[in-house]
Amino acid sequence: MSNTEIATILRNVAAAYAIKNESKYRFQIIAYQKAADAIENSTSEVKDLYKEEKLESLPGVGPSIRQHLEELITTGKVKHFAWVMQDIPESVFTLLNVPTFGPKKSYRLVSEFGLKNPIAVIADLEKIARAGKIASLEGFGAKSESDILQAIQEYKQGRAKTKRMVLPYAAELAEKVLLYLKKSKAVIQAQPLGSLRRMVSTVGDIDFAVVSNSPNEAIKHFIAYPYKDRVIEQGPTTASILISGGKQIDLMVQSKDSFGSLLQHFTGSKHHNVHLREYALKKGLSLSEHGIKKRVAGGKLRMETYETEEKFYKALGLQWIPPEMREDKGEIELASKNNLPQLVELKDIKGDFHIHSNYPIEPSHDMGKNTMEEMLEKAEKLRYEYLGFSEHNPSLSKHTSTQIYSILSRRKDKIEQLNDSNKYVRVINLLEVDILTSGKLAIDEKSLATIDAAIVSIHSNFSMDKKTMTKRVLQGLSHPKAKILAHPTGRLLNIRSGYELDFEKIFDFCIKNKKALEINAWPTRLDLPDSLVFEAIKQGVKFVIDTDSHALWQMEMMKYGVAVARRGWAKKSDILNTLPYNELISWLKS
DNA sequence: GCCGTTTTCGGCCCGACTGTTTTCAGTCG
Repeated sequence: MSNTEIATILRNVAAAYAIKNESKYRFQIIAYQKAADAIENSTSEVKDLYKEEKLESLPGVGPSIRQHLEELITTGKVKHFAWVMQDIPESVFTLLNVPTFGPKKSYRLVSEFGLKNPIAVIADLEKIARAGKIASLEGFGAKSESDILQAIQEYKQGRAKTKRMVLPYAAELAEKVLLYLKKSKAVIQAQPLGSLRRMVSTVGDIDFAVVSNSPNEAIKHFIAYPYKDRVIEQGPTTASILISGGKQIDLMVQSKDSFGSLLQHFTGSKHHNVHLREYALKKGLSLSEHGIKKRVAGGKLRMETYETEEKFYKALGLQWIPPEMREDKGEIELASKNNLPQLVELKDIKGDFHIHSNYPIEPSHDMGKNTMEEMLEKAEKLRYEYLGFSEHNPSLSKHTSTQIYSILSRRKDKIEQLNDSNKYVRVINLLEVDILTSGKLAIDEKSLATIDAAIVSIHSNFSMDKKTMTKRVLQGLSHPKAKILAHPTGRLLNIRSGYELDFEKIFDFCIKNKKALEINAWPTRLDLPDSLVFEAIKQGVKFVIDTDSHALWQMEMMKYGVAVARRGWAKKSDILNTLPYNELISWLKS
């Protein structure tokens, strides 16, 4: 049973409690939702945590939910869950997947019309709505009926399951909307927030904060966005539209003097904000997007507004927290002690190791589009000190080992020539070498001797079990020339989830043997994922951030790799390609 | 049902918008 499936079960339990008696079970509902969130975001499989007796290390899992999870894993069902859900047809939980359907509405409609078939429930409800039978229900009306049809329509088009956008794509889309927003005189300032500002690897909705003295005008301009499909909602200070492709864009307007509070509120994350508000409550303060409410003499509440986020956090006795850290992982406590880490920045990066040129290496996988010279010129523009070429090793099926050696020797000469003629950027002779199914590297010792170091990676036979795959990777990484493990999970966002690895073992091995893991900035990779970077950094694993560029423009993607590192709380000292050339090369050749 | 830098008991974030109401329930973020 996957973490996602388990999280869904817990959310359904929460929904069942809400249907049974929302006020009575108010805190159970919150508890189950919290546990579901924690499981969904966990870097470890629940079944592994169970084996290691570490279920209660998940935030939000206590003695009670832990026991239920154990029962779920060992028997496949839970008596307590069955009790909570006993009078609720399964079809109710199906309906929860439809936008705008919560527990109450789903249960009401299922009961009212006897929709007991979980497979057909959505189609059945659609027929009923079309027949005009919903409008006459107490508490419903003609508008609710057409809204239900609309929601079902969008559900069928995949809005509920709409794939989240990869970060660089979302950033590009946000840029277009931003340009449009700024065309209005009513928009004094506009900024994308939410998961985009936190640089999460995938972005669902795009959120904007706007400063305006005439919110009405600003909202009117926003909902007139030419590429919108429809307006989802529109009020005096907020509005949401759906654009073609099913993406949602939310907008919130405040006056200038409250913009700091708005930025803070709308950047999230939800968990960070909830924790921050609980923290504030203990100081007698109440937070919102409008500002901070303080209790003053006479027991009255007074609202203080904040123009900047810095001032907002300061009013709570906190350091300003970088958006990438706002995930409720302990950042609030550190900020209260003035002890936040100094995160690595793009300007700290002194070079890129994972570069595929079009050098004729007859590679095992895809080749780059530009010459080594062109890529070096780009590196100079990026003010890099060094650049590592790391084409894929020559294809094994098409060459003998002697041929491979000869290709790599020629390449070595070429790189030496480049180093002689190039004034600004040092060239490092790397190679991306496949770790074969056996754990052996794809090229032999003689060929390996032609390069400074190898970036090793998995490009075949992904479906090995966790133990075997871990053994394979560790064997490949244990070769003295192998210094970096590239795109360690092999995931491709929205395409495949990657292979299974025992990262405890990998981290441990890297620390003991001075190996580095890669943060690969390729838009659909962003691999190692930030949550695992966070664990690795805590333990002292070193990283390199690479773009894996196959063309010049891709060398600009470094900022997304840096974002992953920052989300993992990496400091400059955790990232090896922030080192000056001499220190770097001595590590590579060590 | 979870949790602790004023608590192992007594708390638990805050507000916007919509539709159906005539003061609020449901959903969302």
